[in-house]
Amino acid sequence: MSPAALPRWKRLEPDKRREQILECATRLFGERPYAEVSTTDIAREAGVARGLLNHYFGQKRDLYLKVVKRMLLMPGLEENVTMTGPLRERVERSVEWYLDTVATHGKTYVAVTGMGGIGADPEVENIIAQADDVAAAKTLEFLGLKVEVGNDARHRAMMRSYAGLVKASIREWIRGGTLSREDVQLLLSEALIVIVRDVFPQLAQQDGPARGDARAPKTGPKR
Amino acid sequence: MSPAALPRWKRLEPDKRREQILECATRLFGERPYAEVSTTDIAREAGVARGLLNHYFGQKRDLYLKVVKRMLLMPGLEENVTMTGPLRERVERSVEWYLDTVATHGKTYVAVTGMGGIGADPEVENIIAQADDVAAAKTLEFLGLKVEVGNDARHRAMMRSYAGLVKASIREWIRGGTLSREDVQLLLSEALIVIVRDVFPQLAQQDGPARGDARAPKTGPKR
DNA sequence: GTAGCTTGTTGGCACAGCGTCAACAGCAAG
DNA sequence: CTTGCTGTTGACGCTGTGCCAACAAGCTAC
Repeated sequence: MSPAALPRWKRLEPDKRREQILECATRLFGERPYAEVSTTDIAREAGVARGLLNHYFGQKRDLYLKVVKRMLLMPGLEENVTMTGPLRERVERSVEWYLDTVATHGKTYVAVTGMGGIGADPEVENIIAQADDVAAAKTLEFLGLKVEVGNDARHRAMMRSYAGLVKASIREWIRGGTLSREDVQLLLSEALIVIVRDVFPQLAQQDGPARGDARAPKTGPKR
Repeated sequence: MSPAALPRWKRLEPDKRREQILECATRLFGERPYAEVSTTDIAREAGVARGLLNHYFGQKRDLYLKVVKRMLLMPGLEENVTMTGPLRERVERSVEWYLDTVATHGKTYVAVTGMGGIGADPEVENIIAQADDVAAAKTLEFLGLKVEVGNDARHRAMMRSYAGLVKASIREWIRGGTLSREDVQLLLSEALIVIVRDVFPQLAQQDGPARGDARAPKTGPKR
């Protein structure tokens, strides 16, 4: 009667299928925390057998890893922004740019970067730290402070700490709305200026002496 | 031969048993992330049947909740510290005090507050946020800035954001040692000063005009 | 000392989630 | 249509968790 038998499932080329699964996984991981999203859920969402996830991504953790990677490293930040003017203005433009990129991801960003993800996994932490470093480098590049001094590790650590402030404040902004975008912008700008002054005391003079007084109680040349 | 039969297990009163289990659970949750610690492990560590955990604490998540509560709300911070002197000194003493208390907990603190714990659980987040608020209030009290203005929610949100910076930097200090205690101290002090100046612009004058110049580009009276 | 009772404690059952793997089936080539 | 490659499925075993009836430690009464 009916024409033979219409296929029960569609055969996709690996890249397409992988992308489709990643899509669904990203959405679900953005809605619920890691533990609350079962591989069965992802498979059902993608209209696919559960075993296929393991076939393409191995462990569930690996799939999550791919999601985080794709989330944090994808933004096309190849924009050409003027990085001139006094330090304060450059910082404010930099922060503004970052908030814009975050705003596009919204809840998923919060879920992934915050505690919403898998807990204390070394690899995941590594990815996030790496993403923080990338964002930090981008920010410093914006500031025109892309220096390569000896204690680079300390600078990265400082910027990762700053990233903690960034995430926390963005969290307050995106989720509860307990902070406005302006609040976040102000907070992050001021904090970043402070860090730049402390981490790169030798460049503080760029801002001119009219802004701040003699700072750097530990690393400063004076005192 | 042997005197009758010596009991296979000891009968403890509930409070004692509960405390003992909490002890073991705290230690294990400090060593490994939430998902890596099985209730069987905790039970074995406490020399107790696994079912007893559920009897006393219900779900595994509830046990973790108790651990977090006990960890974050216990420190006896009833010390009487002088809160006099200029703003900068008060801030530095405050930060120093906090770092001391954290140092006593060490790795467990990092594991609990960071991503090491359960992910994005509303209750857990609530506990942590509450603990952050407590710490924030204590800090502000140290600073002598225990104000009760109308926009208290905004202040708390600001301090929770600051707590993000605190945790991240402490993380760098405790774990990898990528930051020294002096680095953390400096970073947190400077940042806290900035926040205080932004959140409580009306109190900035306490520090005297000799320190900084006109700030608060958004909320300041000038400009 | 011993019988009885209270209740802290145990061990096994059922269930859900994950990883693995052999078998199946879409679909393009001959 | 037949063949073969390989994307895909479904079931199996394992681990971890929540639950609960049965058990026994230790106090009390006699």
